[in-house]
Amino acid sequence: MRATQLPLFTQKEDPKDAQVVSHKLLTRAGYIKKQASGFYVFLPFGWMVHRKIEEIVRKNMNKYGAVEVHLPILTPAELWEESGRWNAMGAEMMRLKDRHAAGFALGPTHEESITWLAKQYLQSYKQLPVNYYQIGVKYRDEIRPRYGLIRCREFVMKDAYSFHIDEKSLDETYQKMRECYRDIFNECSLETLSVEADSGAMGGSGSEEFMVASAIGEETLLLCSDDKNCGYRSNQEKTPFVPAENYPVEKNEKTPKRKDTPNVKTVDEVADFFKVDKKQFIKTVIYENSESIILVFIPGDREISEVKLKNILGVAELEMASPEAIEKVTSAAVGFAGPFDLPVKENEEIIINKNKKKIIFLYDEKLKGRGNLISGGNKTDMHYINLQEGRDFIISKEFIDLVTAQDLDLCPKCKKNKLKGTRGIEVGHVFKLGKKYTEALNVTVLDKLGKELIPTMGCYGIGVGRTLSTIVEQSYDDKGIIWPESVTPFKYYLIGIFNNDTDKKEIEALYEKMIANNMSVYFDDRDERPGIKFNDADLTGFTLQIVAGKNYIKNKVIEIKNRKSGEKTEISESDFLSKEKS
RNA sequence: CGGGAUGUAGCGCAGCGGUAGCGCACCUGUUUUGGGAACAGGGGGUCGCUGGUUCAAAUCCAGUCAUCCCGACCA
Repeated sequence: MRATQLPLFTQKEDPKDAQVVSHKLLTRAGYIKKQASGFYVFLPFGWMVHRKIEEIVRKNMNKYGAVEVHLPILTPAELWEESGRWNAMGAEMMRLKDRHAAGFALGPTHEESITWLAKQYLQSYKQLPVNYYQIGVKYRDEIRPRYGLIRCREFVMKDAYSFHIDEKSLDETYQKMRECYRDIFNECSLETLSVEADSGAMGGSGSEEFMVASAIGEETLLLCSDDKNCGYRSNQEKTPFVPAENYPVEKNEKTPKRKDTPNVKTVDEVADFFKVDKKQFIKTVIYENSESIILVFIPGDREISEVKLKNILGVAELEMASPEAIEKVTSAAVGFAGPFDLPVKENEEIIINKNKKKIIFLYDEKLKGRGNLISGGNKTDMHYINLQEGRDFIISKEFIDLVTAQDLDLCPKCKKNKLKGTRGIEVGHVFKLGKKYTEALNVTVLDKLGKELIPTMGCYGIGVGRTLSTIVEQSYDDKGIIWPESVTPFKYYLIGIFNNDTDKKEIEALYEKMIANNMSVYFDDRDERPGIKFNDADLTGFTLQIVAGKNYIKNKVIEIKNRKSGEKTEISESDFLSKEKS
């Protein structure tokens, strides 16, 4: 391809709305262009890279036995209603109506769709296992799109869904997909970390994310500092909390006492007021959903993990309780709740805004057996001191972990070494879905004995655009992008240096020979000064640059520059053409 | 959804009551040509949109839309 056919869209200045390197460089080098918040045009080079990544994904998926299909992007509401996700997906799902007022959603994911398909065709155990995948557009109305392609509202995802007769079969495919993903990211020259993850709103068990370590990552990962022997890695959402120092178990004789604490609300203020460690405080956080009001009690020095909380409750949606609800449940203003002397009892039903809601208490296990605790007084501007677990409040459910683990906590696997925190961008996810969707949509197959059974599912996703931009995040310099050969738009950027038509014709002949040789080459045949071409070649970042100038005209010698190493080699045209012949 | 900021030429910005500008990019010509050329000439904007104030609005006021940042769970 020639520059005069496929023009460059490079620019010198960073777009003002870009924050991260990949967004800036991909825009400056003319790969992508934002059309609206979270929506991007892929320009010719950008689409070439995108297609190459898709091909790598497709090749490997096929290699590992998956089969490609295409599902409609616009999905009917009934499917979502059957799975219960029409409501559960919330505002993230983009919805619309057709002319008959029938509801549709622009698919944010396709579990329902594929399960529907499975129901149409799967009847016998002989057809299983099967792994369907597609590479298609997804829509998610993100609260805040950002970082260019890393978090946008329309994006291409490879999503695969497997169906199995039993756990064993599911695990086999799951392990294959993990290998497949490793192959895919290796082929893209993308360094990834795989971490244990939560399976989130999708439900299910067994879940691993493929992460690219990056300061701009939106996920926090916790890794065991002994990577060699232990090697534990997980998403912070999922990491069990093992404190480096145990919380003191003690008994106090003194009885609870209410103290005046005007304007002392936050844990820090309370700890300061009573001159005690934050660990001695019971933090009370009150949540609410359509059925219940949930009072959560955890040690004052830590944060609640909403993911763990949702999993324990088995719900997808949870909100902080409204001030009205809090006042009703604690008879105090927001900020003074505690487990002792509450006006409500566990499992009691109360009416809030005409809705009946059940009261649920959840205590973190780290409060078990502890004394000399302080909590809110369930009265505005008051706190209780001298609280004792087992006497003033009782933890009946054992081993509930509600705390977010963090940097420097103990590794939950080896329980010897400390965890180390790092940020990551999720580019792939594999997980065991279970029977949630096959049950909801009533999918059954007959087993060997002619008995009906519900297949279990696995689910495997890769964000293509996100993979593309994380490659750039990992591979650039102050001049521009540096593409690995596997995804570069063209392998060679041919810089023609000429100042008359005769010389230009010579270089054109070189280009024609390369094309005849089946080489992937982009010929910068513009009538521009050399400096412009060198800079555009660096910015666009094709793997190898070929300079054909005076030395070529005179001696038929070309110069090859490796974009990554900067290394230059000179080689005669004939050697080059014969050596590089594909 | 709450707080903040910004909308002026393709891109990046200045102007902030009285003729709409600069740099880059673009077009023409001449000289140049191995790391973003010089000179000369030229094209391009209902100043986000709507309404108001004023003799006069890019500029002041109100509303609205869009974009970006921070937060939206740690009481």
